[in-house]
Order: sequence, then structure tokens, then C-alpha cells
Amino acid sequence: MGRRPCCSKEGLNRGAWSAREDMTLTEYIKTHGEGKWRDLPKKAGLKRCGKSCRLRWLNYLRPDIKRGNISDDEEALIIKLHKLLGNRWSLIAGRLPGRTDNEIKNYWNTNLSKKVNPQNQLMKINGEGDMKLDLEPHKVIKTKALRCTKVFVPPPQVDIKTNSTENIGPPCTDGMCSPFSLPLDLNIEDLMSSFHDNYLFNLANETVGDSDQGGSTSDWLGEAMHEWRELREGDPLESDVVSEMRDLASLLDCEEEWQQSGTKVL
DNA sequence: AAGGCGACCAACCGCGATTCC
DNA sequence: TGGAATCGCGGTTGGTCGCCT
Repeated sequence: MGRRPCCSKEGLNRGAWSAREDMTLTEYIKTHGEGKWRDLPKKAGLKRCGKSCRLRWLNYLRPDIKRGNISDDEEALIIKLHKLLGNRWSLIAGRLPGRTDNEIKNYWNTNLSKKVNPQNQLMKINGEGDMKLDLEPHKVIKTKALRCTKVFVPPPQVDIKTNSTENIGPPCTDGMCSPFSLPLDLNIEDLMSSFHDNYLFNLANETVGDSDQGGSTSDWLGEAMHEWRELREGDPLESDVVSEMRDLASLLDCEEEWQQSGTKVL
């Protein structure tokens, strides 16, 4: 059984939007607000599919869209976020005010993928452009993509004192224990993923950024790293690991700031 | 001048997640 | 509670433009 199309394509315009269509859509959304995309075209008098209207609005017509070239700062941030998050364009875009996921995705594919991985360019020059290229960044955090309207159920946790999985439950919220626990044999990918997942759980339970919990993500990440190292009998963390953790901490600190200022995160 | 080619990017498509009834 | 409707995401396509030969 085939998938039902999002709308009937018959009699609908496709391809580039005209100025008149843009104006019609903008005026309609100004008056009635976003949402109900399926009904919007009919009500607004547009011969477009609702999905197309949504895309046009989100990627082009929204008043807060930033026009113009990507700045050096933005580019550096995109590279850093892509290293941490992979092809999670909407997440990356969420941290670049006025930029859309589509814009960032296009920018990455046309500019940054070559810059970050010059081998791609080389392969095209050698006439191997059709090959599937390995664009996967190193140590990408693959947490489940979530919207922040839902409470995140955290992965099973390891009791940091006994190193057992017996004491499974949500992170403490009474301020009496560490914000999260870490298994001793965690590798860096799991460590960062576990940290990020716990962060999301705490965010959903409003324990992040609470002054009773000891301040910013950087603070309790530092605390967790310290505890982890102590329990591993002072194993030195490799410098790139420390660097990765700092990157992640600063990213998540940004999330906190936006969360506190009322901006929707994720 | 014109055809070929590649870069760019807006728009489309399919699918998983979420919401609604 | 389950299925339909809707939303949102990421991959892909295709039109346009500019450069090169």
C-alpha cells in the first residue's frame, strides 16, 4: 500500500513562487498566524500544497530571516556544531538566529564540506564525484532528536558509587547528589552522549540552570569530569577529549541561556 | 555567440514523530 | 487505544546563473 500524498497535486502550482503568491501567503499568516498548513492554501486562495506553503514561509518569508552571506563567526559555529551534532540541520539552525536549516544544509554541502574535508574536492577533481563520500564527522553525538515539549526518558544509569545498574532512576532533583552519574568504562562518545541525554532529561524536569544545582552546564560538567577521573584513579583525559567536552559544554550553556530567555530550544 | 559544465540554492519528497479524535 | 491527520526533518532534485572553451 503506497503512502497517501500530502495533498492532491492536480491543479496546483509547483516550482518557484511568484511575488504575488509570496504576498498572499505573508498577508494570510500576518492575519491568521502560522499552523493548519493543510487548510491554509484553500483559505488563503493559493494554488499550492500546504507543505509547500509551510516551507516557503519558514525558509524565505518569515520576517526574522537573516539575509546575506554567512559570516566568518557563523561559519565557525556551523563547523563546530556540525562536528558535535552531525547533519542535525534544524538543531544547528536553532543556534544561528535568522538562519534556516535549509540554508545551513545548502551552505554546508556547497562550501563547508569541501573545506572541512578537502578530500571531497580532490575526489571530484579525480572524476570520482559519483562516489558516496564519507562526510560523517568524528565523535558525533547521536542523541534522540526530541522536541522540548516532552519529558525525555533517560537511558539506564549506572550508580557512580557502586558501578552497578541496580539503582536505575531519574537523576536526583533534590540538590543532594551529582546532576548525573557516569559509568567508569565509558568511552568518549558514550560519555558525551550520556551527558547530553542527562542534560535533556534535566532540562525537561527544569533542573538545568537552577542555582541550587550549582550553576551552568560548564560547572556541573566540570564537576562530573572531576568525579569521573577520580573514580578512574586519576586517568588523565586526553587533550582532544577535554576539548570535545568543552565544546559540548559551551554549546549546552548556550541552550540554557536561550531556554532561560524563553526561546524554544530543540 | 553558443554550448557544456559545475555551483548554488529554492523547492520537493519521503518518512518518522507527534497530535488529534 | 489505535488509526488518521499533521508536522517537521533531512536527503534529493531540478532550475538558474556564471564561467569556460
